[in-house]
Amino acid sequence: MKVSTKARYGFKFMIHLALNYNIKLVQIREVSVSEKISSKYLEQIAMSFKIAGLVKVTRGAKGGYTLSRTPKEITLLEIITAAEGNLVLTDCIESSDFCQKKDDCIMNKLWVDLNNHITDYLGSKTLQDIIS
Amino acid sequence: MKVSTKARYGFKFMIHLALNYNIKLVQIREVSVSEKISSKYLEQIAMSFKIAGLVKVTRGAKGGYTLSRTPKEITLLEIITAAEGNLVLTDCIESSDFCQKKDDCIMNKLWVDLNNHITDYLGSKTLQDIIS
DNA sequence: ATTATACTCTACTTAAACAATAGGAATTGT
DNA sequence: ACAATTCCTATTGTTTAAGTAGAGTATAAT
Repeated sequence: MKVSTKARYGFKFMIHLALNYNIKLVQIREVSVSEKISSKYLEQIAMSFKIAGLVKVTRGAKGGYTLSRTPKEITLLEIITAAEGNLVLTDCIESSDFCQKKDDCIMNKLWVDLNNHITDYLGSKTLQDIIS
Repeated sequence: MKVSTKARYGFKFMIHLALNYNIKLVQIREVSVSEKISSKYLEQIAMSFKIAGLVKVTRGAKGGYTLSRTPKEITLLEIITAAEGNLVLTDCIESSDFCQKKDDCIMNKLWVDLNNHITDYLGSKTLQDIIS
């Protein structure tokens, strides 16, 4: 049970975007240097945010990224999900045939509850909460 | 962010012990067969519960395991911690020199809060809750 | 005592996931 | 044209999880 570097780096990237929201476009290089993260790696992470629709991109010289919504409208759950896929503590949470006993598996409810706990928590916090 | 098989198998093992608490000793083989888990692997997991003081062991023929306390007195946090070590979502939670900026790292508080959220939840549930 | 049973200890192997690197293509401002 | 910047995708390296293996130790039953 660890948070991946993709999610951690991704948060740092999104925080930069939030701090510069409505001010300027943010470039990969800039975040890469200030956070000491490989720019090539960060590119991939930024890409997943783009795919998730969390950022808007301007290509070419003087291009860069900006949030596609206000910091208040972007939850931490959306960020972590974009970075590392759906939050699924155990496969039995979403795959119905993972555990033969699923319907009467005594543990299933616990995992589902815990998973909901975590997603509710992350879903209730926004980028705005983090930067202020 | 996944729960390891050690923890998942470990829970199943502990549930068997809870269901047989004050009834009989439970053997690795028995759980291994009924849950379709490698007995050698389960041995290792059972060992970590022993080290954590969660189970009592009787060696030799007719030996086996039983809980060292009542199911109500064993939290799920203790079980998962015994199985996969301390729950630490990010290294910056416990290692003070992991992030140079730790004191003013904007994310640290979030990880600590989320970690506490999860440990509080698991700490508030007991084996008894699961089996009843 | 001997034997069968069950836990103990430790080393090794395999497989999967994570993390990072690499390089060229496409786009845009000057 | 050229430099800056994102886009795409393939590959490599590293770490951890997962599982296997086997010899050793303790105990109950006979």
